[in-house]
Amino acid sequence: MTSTPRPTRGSRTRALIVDVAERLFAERGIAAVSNRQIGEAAGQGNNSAVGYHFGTKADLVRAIVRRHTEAMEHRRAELIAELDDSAELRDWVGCLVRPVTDHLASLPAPTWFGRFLAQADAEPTLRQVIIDEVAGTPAMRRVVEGLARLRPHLPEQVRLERGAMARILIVHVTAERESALHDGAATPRATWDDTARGLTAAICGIWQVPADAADTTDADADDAPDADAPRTAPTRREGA
Amino acid sequence: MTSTPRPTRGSRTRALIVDVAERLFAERGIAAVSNRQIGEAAGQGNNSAVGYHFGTKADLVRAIVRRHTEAMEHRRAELIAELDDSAELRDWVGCLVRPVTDHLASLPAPTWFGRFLAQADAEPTLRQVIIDEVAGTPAMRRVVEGLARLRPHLPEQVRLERGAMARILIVHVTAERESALHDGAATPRATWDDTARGLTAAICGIWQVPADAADTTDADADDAPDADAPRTAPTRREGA
DNA sequence: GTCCATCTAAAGCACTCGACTTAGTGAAGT
DNA sequence: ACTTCACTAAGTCGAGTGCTTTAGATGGAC
Repeated sequence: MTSTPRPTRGSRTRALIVDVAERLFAERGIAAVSNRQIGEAAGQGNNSAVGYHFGTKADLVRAIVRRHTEAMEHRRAELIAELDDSAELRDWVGCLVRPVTDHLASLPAPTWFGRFLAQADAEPTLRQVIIDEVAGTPAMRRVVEGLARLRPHLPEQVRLERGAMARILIVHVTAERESALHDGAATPRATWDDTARGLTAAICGIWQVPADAADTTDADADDAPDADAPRTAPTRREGA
Repeated sequence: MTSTPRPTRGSRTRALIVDVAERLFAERGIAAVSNRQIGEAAGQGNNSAVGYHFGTKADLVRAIVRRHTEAMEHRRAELIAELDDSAELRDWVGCLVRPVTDHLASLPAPTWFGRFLAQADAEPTLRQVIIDEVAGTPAMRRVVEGLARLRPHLPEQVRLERGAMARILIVHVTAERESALHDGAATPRATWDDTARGLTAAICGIWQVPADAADTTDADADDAPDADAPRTAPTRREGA
């Protein structure tokens, strides 16, 4: 437990900035929010408070993620510990899904972390930051191994593909639900718990597909067989 | 066929702007690219060429999408026409997946449309534009009806949820593959055709999950049972 | 109680932004 | 040949940006 030694003035400001930045990033997108706006929204008269406490914007993003990873990693380790030898696919997939949904449910409403993750996923460089921070943890590696052990006959490529699909689904389904919650719009699921059930079921469905049904032809062929097809649709005038 | 009547000077410029904008949006994100940058990259000395030809940025996004929708819609109608009464789940799901992957395969490499779609998906307002343009077409509605007919026992909520999951997977899996292609990185699939196979198999897996396995408890309960849990992780200093 | 590193406030700088104005170009229509 | 009008070039404007500097405030260590 890295217990906070003493909440100095600076650490409180940093926490405030992280809070505000997470919200603004989730709402407007990461690239669209300036450090100035974050500083102002955090009540910092200072122009460059963000630049002072965090170096680059990527560092700020990392700080935002880190505030959440510990709780999720802890929950993931818990779920893994509950598994016994009879653990089946559903249980292991739950170790992917539940840490996220449970964490979102545990945060004070309204939450922003779901949409923030989706936004960070849009920027390729930041996506790597997220993957490193969230998916590179020890518990996460154990889950990946567990899934591989349950599906030993799947080619490595297919396992990677399905892992990526699971990640995409978890990130964007939770983000869309969080967004709908915030807008007061209809959601397919009533609670985060139900959302976890739906996500787990879907990801199980993906992993249950037999290998040959999704088999690659393993062709060395490169892409784009007819690469010079003209772009037919005429560009219509749009403006006033 | 809306045959181009005469490629005037303006229409050529517009097409060029649309080209350049699609690329820049895909690379850097939509909010991060200014109209100025697009105009300059398109060789327009004019500051506000983009503003002149297209009104707002949303209009430009719509124009970019429209250049692709016709081909995809046509392909989707083709695929539907090939279906007979014996059509099963895999065939209908193919009508979701193939129009996108086939279209990407038909474009001259490198393509940008996949990443562009993913970027547009990040901005909530633009996502609605995309959904309206791509998912609101006649052929698309027929596919949704076809899927519903094959899974009549699924609650409407679950059908909506799985439709959203299919959309998310198609958009982001193709975007990540396109991105990897562009970076020369490894891809789980060798060709767009293989990608379509993998996507179709996964989405079929999702739709094959029985309803009760993903059933909602249908609770009226609102969210966040313990909404005031503290955010435990201490914010560590990041900067230099 | 004093000291001093840490943190915040405030202002300046060169730059880019969208929106707008004005002038100029060139091809189609007559 | 001339007019017309859609289009392009070029520049201006205030607002906003990241980055840097300087001065002042805060609060824990001694």
